[in-house]
Amino acid sequence: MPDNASSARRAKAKPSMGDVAALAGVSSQTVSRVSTGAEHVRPSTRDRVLDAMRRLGYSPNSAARALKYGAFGVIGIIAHQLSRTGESRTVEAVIEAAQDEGYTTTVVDVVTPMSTDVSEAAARLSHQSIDGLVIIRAETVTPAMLSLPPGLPVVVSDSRFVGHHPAVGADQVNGARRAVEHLLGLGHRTVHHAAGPVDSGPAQLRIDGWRSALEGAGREAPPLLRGDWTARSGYEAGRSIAGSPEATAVFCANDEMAAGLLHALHEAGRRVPGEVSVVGFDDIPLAEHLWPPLTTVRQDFTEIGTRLVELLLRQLREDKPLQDVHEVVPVDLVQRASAAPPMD
Amino acid sequence: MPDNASSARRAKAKPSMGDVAALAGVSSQTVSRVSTGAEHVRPSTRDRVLDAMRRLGYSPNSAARALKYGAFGVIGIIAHQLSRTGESRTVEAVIEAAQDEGYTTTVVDVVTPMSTDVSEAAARLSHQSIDGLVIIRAETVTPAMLSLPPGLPVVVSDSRFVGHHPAVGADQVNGARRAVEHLLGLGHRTVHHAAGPVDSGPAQLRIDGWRSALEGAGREAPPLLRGDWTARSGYEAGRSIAGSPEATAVFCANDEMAAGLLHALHEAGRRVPGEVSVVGFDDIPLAEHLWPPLTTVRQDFTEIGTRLVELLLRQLREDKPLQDVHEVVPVDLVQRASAAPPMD
DNA sequence: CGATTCGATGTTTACGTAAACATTGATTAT
DNA sequence: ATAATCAATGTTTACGTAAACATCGAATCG
Repeated sequence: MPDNASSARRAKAKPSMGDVAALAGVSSQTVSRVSTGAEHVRPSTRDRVLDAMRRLGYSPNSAARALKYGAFGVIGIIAHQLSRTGESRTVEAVIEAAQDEGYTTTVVDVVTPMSTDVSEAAARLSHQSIDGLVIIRAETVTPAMLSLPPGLPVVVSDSRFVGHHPAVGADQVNGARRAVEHLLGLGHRTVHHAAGPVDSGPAQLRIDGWRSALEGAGREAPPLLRGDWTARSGYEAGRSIAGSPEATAVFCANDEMAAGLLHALHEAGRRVPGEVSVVGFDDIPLAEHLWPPLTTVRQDFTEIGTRLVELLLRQLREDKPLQDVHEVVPVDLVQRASAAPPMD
Repeated sequence: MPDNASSARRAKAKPSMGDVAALAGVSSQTVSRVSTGAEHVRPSTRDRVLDAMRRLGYSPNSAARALKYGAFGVIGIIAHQLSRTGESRTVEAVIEAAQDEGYTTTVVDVVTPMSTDVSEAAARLSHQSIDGLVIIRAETVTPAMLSLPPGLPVVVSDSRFVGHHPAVGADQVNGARRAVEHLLGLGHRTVHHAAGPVDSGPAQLRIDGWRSALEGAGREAPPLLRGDWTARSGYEAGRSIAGSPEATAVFCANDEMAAGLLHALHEAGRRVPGEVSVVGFDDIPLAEHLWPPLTTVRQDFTEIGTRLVELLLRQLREDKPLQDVHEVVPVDLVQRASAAPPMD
C-alpha cells in the first residue's frame, strides 16, 4: 500500500460523472449511457455530454467500474527475470495478446526465485485484484508455496505447476532431441550438453531430450555441464569443453549460454564449427548475428503468449477450472553456421 | 472493455468483508481494521478474523479500496517494444522500483510506434485508471499526439517529451563522445557511425555526441550509416564498412547493431579489432560474450528506472507538476577487446 | 381520437471498503 | 466512590458507476 494513499486528498479532484452531468444539464445516468455507448440517447444530448466531458477532462473511474462489474479487465503476470530474452519475449506476447482481448496487464517481477519473493508477489497480486493470472517460468516454486486466491483462473508456462494448472509450453523435449539428432546426423560421435539450472523445469526437459536422443542412437551421454542460463555460465562450460579435445559437439540449453560458450572456444583458439559444433535453444534475435551464426532451436514465443491468454480467457468466460490441459507448441530447428560435420 | 464483463455473474462470488465478519461474529468494520492493520483490535478478535479470512479465502477487493482512497497504487508504463534489450531492462527496473514503493505496474506495449497506437495506449491507460505514467522511449510520438488526462503525473525516459515532462535519461551525448574519443585516442584517423533511426531522440543525441567529438578533434565526420537499432541493420552497415578499406573504426548506436556489424565484418574476412575497431552502446549482457568481446558504453538502466519512479512519486506526493526537471544519468565506457589501435 | 408503444431521460440502489462518528464497558485518577 | 478516560467494537455514510426500475412525452395504431 503506497504511503501516499492518504495524499489522495489532492485538490484537483478528478471530475466525476456528476460534474459532467451538472455541466451538461443532464442526469449522471445519461452521462453513464454516453460513456458506455448505451442506446437511447438523443444525438444532441450525446454531443452536449461529450462536450462537457472534454471540457472537464473527464475520464471514467475504473475503480468504480471494476467495483460495479465485479471484474477488473486486468490479467496478472508473474515473471522471474523480465529482462532475460526468453521471459521478455513471452511477457511481451502475453501483454499483446491480452491487449487484443481488451485486457490490461499487471506485471510482477520476481527478482530472486526464492519462495518468499514469489509468495509475496502472489500476495501482491491477489490484493491488487486481477481477473486471472499468468505464471511464466516460476521455476523454483511449487504450487504449495503459493497461496493463490481460490477460484482465480491461472495458466502457466513451462513450470512445475504443470499438472496443477493449465499449461502452455514449447516442445522442449523434442527441440532438444532434434538438436542432438542434427549433430549426430552430421557425424559427431556424441554430443555434450551445457545445461540450465537444476531447479528449472524446462532445463530438465532439455536434458531429458538430449539424453533420450543419445540413448536412441546408442551413444553414451558425456557428463553434464551444469549452467544457469547466463552467458557467463556458458562461458565456463566452454572453457571446460575447450580443454577436452574429444568434445566435438555441444548442445546448449539456451542461446545466451551458447554465446558464452562460443566466446570461450574462440578465446581458446578452437575453431567453430571446424573443431567444435554448437547448437543453441530459443533463437533470440542475436543468434543469427553471433559468430558463427548460431544453429538453434526456435521457440515461438508469440504463439505461446497467445495461447496462454486464450486458455486463461476460456477459464474466465466459461468459469470452469479446465483441468489437465497442457498444450505443447512445436519447435523448429533453424540451421545456420555453428554446426557442421566434425573434421577428422 | 472485456466482452466477458457481464460474465462477472459467476457463481463463486468472492467473499467480502461482510462474509468474513459474519463468520467471525464481528462487524465488517472490525474486519477492515484487521485487514488494514489498524489499532484497537483485541488479539483474540484479530485471530478469529484472520482465521475466518483464511477459511473463506478472503482477499480485499482492490477496486473498492481504490474507489475509497481515490488512488490506485498503480503506475502505468508505456513502452515501445518490450522485448528489446534496452526497453526490457528499463521496464524491469521501473517495475522493481515501483514494487519497492508499494506500487503495482501496468504495462502497455506499443507494437508500432505509430501515433494512433500510442494514443490508443494512452487512452487505454487513462481509462484504466492509474496514479502516474512512465513513458519509455516513445520515440516517434510528440506530446501533442497524446491526450493525456490533465493532472496525471508523467515522467519520461529519453524521448521527445523532454521539456514537456520531467525526464530521466542516460548521458547519451557524453557516452557517444567518449566512445569516439576512445577510438580517436587509440590512433584512428576518424570514426564511422552506424546510427539509430531518424525518429529517435536518443539516436539523434548519440549522433550529436559522435559529431561533436569528431569536430572537437578537428576530424571530418564520414557519412552516416543509418540503421534502426536492429542487429540486421547493423549487419547491413557492416557490409558497407567491409567494402570501405579506409574505415578503421566504427561507433555503433547500440550493441545489437554492433553485433550485426561484427557479423558482417567476420563474414567479409575483416579482422576485428585488427582491421576495424568497433564500439557499441548499452552494454547488454551479451556484449561481453560477443566475439571479440565488445567495448561499449554502459547505461545504468537500474538507476534510470529508480529515478523515474522517484520523480513520479515526488509529483504524486507533492502534487505539483515538477516542471523542467531533466536528470542525466552518467554513463561508463567499458573497454573490452573490440577496439584497438589501427594497424598500419 | 383515445389507447398503446417506445424512445429519452431521471431516480434509486448496490457494488466492497474504510473514515468518521457513536456506543459500550472497563480501568484509572481524584 | 464517581467521574474521566480510553480501548474495543458497532453503525452510518460516501467513494463513482451502471443496472434496474420509474416517468414522461411523442409517435403509432386501430
